[in-house]
Amino acid sequence: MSMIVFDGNSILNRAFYGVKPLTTKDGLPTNAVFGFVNILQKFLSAEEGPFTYAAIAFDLHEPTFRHKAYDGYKATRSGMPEDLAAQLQSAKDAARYMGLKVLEKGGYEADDILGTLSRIAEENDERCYIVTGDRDSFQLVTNKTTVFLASTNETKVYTPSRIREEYGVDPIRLIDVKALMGDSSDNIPGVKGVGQKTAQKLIADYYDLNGVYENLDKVKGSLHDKLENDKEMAYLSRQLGEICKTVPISDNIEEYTRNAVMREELKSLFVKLEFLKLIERFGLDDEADPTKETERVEYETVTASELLEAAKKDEAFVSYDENMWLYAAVGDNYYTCTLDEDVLPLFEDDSYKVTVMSYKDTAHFLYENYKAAFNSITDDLSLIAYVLSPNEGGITPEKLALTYLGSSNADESYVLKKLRDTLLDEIKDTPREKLYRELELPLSKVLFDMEITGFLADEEGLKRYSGELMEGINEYEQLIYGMVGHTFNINSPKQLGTVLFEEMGLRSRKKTKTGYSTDVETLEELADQCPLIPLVLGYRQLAKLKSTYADGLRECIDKRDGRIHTTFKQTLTMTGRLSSVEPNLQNIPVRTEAGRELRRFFAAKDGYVLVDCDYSQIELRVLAHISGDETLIDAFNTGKDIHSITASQVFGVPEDMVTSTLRKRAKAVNFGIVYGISDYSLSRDIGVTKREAAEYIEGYFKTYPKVKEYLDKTVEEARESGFVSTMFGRRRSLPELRNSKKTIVAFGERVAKNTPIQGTAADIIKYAMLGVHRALKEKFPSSKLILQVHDELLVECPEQDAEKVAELLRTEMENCTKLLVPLTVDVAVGKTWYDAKE
DNA sequence: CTATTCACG
DNA sequence: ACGTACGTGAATAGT
Repeated sequence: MSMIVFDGNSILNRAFYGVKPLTTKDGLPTNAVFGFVNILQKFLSAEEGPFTYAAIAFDLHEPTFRHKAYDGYKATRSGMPEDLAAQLQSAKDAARYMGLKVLEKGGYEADDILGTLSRIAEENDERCYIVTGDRDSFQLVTNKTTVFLASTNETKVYTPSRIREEYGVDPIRLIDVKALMGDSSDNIPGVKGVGQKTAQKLIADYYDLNGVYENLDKVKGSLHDKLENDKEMAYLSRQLGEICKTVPISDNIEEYTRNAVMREELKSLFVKLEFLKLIERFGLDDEADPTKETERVEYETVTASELLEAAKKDEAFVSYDENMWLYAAVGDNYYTCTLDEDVLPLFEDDSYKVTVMSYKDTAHFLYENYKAAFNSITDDLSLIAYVLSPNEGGITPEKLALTYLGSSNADESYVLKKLRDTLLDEIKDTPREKLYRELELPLSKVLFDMEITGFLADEEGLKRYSGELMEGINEYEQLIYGMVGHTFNINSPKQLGTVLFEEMGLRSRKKTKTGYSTDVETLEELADQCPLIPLVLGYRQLAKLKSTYADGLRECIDKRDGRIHTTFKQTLTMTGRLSSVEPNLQNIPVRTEAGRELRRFFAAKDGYVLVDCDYSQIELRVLAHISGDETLIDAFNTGKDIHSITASQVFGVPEDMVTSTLRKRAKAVNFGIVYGISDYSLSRDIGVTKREAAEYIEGYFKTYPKVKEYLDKTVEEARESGFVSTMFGRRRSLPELRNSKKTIVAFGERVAKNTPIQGTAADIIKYAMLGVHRALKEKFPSSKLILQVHDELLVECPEQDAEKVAELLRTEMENCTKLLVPLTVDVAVGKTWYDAKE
């Protein structure tokens, strides 16, 4: 039987500074609550427990009796950091949900409440444990009251003997020590010129403050004078420093009885704060909740034909596991059966209606195991959820259940059945409904086909090239080691930093969190100061090409067909783009010759060629369209090089006088505009002064005034509505714009400018993919779409069809939507990807 | 598991 | 005064 009392503010403070910054996706800071909750939990489950009584004390903003006694009290203290204040309420809620009595009392500090509770505990013959982040409450330590000094990493236990060891006085005498030495953090004055050591010695010698002053004549020298001068201050300080044990709160110990954990509330708080791991650790999943008989689904085991019979009449919400069990919610029933050939008609026969978490994943599963097709797809919940909110990150049934059903542990079929209509209703009669049904859902079938088809890779070629790269790497290595005088790991930024910036004595301004920055930008600035730099850069380039590409890609070649099958993630990016993984085929080198060489190893199969078709300046064209800026629209309508025209118009020179430097600058401005430009970044990018960069931007907006109007309007509307949209209605919400930190807001503003542009371009090429896929299937069924790289499509087609397929691609891509400017593409044909690029 | 670096649009 | 372009994925080193 015992009581545990927490010092809320000090623990929260410790947690705030002890846990590295952490926010939710919306930018809500959460690190302090995270550390706070962990500390509380650690003690609540400590071996000293179980605790009968549990409370937590917080300070209020109002002045306390100490302020009345002394104007200067805590005057030097600045307010809480904004990011910490923002977490205070969550911390209090968490504590309450964890079963603690939350106490705060106007006119008193948390320490006084701790003191009062420890007195109450002792009077009731209960042991008292105080958990705090600072040393102020050490004076409360007795044989019955122990203080735990807690931080995020370690805990120190303070008993009377420990206090005597550390301070040389009894715990209660710390009041007198503090009276003499003062406390700078609380602005308690004490005696000027008396520090901790002197104060401890005086109290050890004369027992307490009265003792010191009764024996003042025994104290000699300047110390005597100091004590005499500040006697009043010393007594005032004692008054300020002594914890009050008579705060007017209930004396009835039963008031502080520890309560049961409020599971639901605690869980929804953790969901809000995105503490998904804590939900697990706290056992807040429904499965772990003995009190909650969740809507746990009872599956009836049936035969395949029984399942098919049921599914004939009603749509099925289907999931499966690795053990080849199939689960289906049909009507009001839940069935399970083994996933074998007998049940395949459910998927292959399109007269069934099947909703799954992910069409593409399921289709792969069926294809891998049974070479079966998935034709009965009705709805794909991950795509609905993605169209509804692309910000949420990884979409899993667990997360959806948690968000919409308040449980992370529901069965997948149950989640599908419960949420399909709920989520669809949210986009009903909005452009996003079309986006889902007419774009993303059909696209997922196209992506599945592309993934299955794969891209033929030349394993031998990659191996050979890897060897060549190895030779180059070895040469660089030898040269570098020779120049440095010893070997080291060039791949380690840490070791490289030591070599360059300590051994070689180079200086650079850029640093990273952990040490010297050694990225290209930094190194290139130093290139002329040290012959080692170009070697390092050369080494880096080859090392990257070898490990990530030559070797990395080779490992991804499917032995069965010699092809690389990437996976396109359709619900990952916040803008609507696809992403490509295992391997990423959307970042195969092209900008340097050594890198571009890799594309020689991506080829068309025998008798086939690759047709590569990429949109020209799609993002700038989208910008011209949605801004409606006539000058920019006209510029595109001339069909000439857009960067040159921009240079001519912005810098006011005739088109034939545009130098390559001017064009380069204009190009950087064009890119910058799309990203939500700043003068600083532009200046850094093109190597002009910030002032010049600002002039360029101003010039750009003067030339294309409606672009500026549009960008400003977009940000303004996003501020009001909380989201931005693409031309096709895809949305991205922007909680950043309502953040208190201006860097976050600035980021939100750039995102607001960029997302409609990048996202619209993404929508457009997705529509193009549907058209291309459909047209190829109809007219050139042996031609296959094999890759998408954001503004580029690659098709593998029979040699003899190349020209017609190229024309088909061009037509589909250029005409998949109508803009105020022409959408144009560049087409090239070749045996390898290298050759299929003009 | 995080930080750094570098590949792409 | 301050921090700075948008969107991605993979390899590596080192805690």
